Amino acid sequence: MPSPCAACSIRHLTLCAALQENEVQEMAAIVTTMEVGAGEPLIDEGQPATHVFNVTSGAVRVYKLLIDGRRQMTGFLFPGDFLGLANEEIYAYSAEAVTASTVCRFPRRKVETLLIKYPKMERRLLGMASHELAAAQEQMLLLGRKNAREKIASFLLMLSRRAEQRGLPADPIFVPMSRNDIGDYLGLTTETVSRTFSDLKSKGAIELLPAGKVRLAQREHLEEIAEGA
Amino acid sequence: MPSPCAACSIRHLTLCAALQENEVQEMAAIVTTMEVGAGEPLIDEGQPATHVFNVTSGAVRVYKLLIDGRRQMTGFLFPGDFLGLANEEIYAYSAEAVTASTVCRFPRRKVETLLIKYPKMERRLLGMASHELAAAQEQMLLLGRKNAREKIASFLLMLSRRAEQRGLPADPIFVPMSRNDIGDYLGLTTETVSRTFSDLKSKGAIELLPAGKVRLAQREHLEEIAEGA
DNA sequence: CGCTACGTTGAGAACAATCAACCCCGGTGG
DNA sequence: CCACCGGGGTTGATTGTTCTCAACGTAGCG
Repeated sequence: MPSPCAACSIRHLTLCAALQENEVQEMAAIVTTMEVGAGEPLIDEGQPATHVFNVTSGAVRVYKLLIDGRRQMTGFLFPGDFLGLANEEIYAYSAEAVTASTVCRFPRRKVETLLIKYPKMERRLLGMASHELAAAQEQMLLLGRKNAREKIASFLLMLSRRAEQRGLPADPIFVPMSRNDIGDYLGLTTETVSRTFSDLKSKGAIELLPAGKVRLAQREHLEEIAEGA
Repeated sequence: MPSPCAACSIRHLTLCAALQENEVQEMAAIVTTMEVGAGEPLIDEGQPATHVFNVTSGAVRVYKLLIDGRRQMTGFLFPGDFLGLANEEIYAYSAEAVTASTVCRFPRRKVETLLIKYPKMERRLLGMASHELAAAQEQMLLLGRKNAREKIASFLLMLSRRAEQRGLPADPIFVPMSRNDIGDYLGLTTETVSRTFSDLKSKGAIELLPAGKVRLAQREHLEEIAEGA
């Protein structure tokens, strides 16, 4: 069987980018490629942290719950994004597929062994972690200090930038997640998300296209809104 | 001059814990010990990321601003906490002393050289970063989904746990930051923070002692509130 | 001894949540 | 084939938590 990694089209975005062709074989040797249906779980908070993942297609939501069911999305993952970094022996969050997705799954222990063997891989992971940390701080600013309009504008621009990084069109963006998912990411309710979309649409800032596509008709204006101007 | 690191009482909490006695000398060789007065800046968002820091006494606030001045604290740092991890060449946040503090300052480039020389140090840093990432996700849950009471209860318990980690009393905790700082950390206003403290006090959950000390009179109850029960 | 920064409390306003109705679409089964 | 069902989305009416504006108290400091 040929290695699935050799042909991996998003390797440059992933942890594996740190490795050379021959070294990637060592990752390929421990990988399992999985298909995950929409809504199916990848990780359950509180379970032993046995695996790490790389998303290769689709979209994944990562979240934490309060005991009464309130949910906070801590991130959406797209192809190339890494998942499963855990300091503790237990996952501190849950993850599910938003749409049908494929992921590479690696046993955590074996990855840790490779990290020790290849310090450049550990360096790459540290870079990814500090990038995520910066994103988390930006999200705290959003959650704590932005209003609904600013949150939605920031969210759309974030999706646009991430699509662009993956070589996808930056303008009519694909929004695969539900209004409820978006609300749980931005600290809003479904209704407020919907109303804010309608409001931005009526003001000509965005257009809602079929099949979950959104056109950023006035990107500059959205940037201003997002920054709190 | 004797190395300040040799006698460092909080080394076990810091990045330097990864190094052995003789190796710590290499950190000592590049360190500058600084005293920072209350309110004085350590890092300005947007400036070149030239240094990294270790807090050795006092307390530091880390924050981001919107252009109209709205502020979101992304963290409070206490002795042993690390600051300055930056993926980019520019700091993405600002930092100031809350109270008079001392910090160890290291040139970022030289630390990076040491990280390459000592992979165990890089590993330690990755561990610290993933710990911070988990804390950031917890804070997103707080900001996006908890109400004022739950936020304040969570905050007090967090201070208590962190004091305990440092060998300080877990119960009458010292709260060195102002109501305004706390509000900017929790996504609330000064007034709401003050009202919520008063409310918890009137219900017997906490006691406000002189000199910024707070007694967690009903810790169990606070835990329940913080979890959203 | 007054100034200023911080904290507290009150009254009213505002933004988002809640409760509710309705629409649309896709899937399913009679 | 079509009626039914359920999930997601939109919109409206009302409520409620937190913000805003304001006054006042207090403590530390020049």
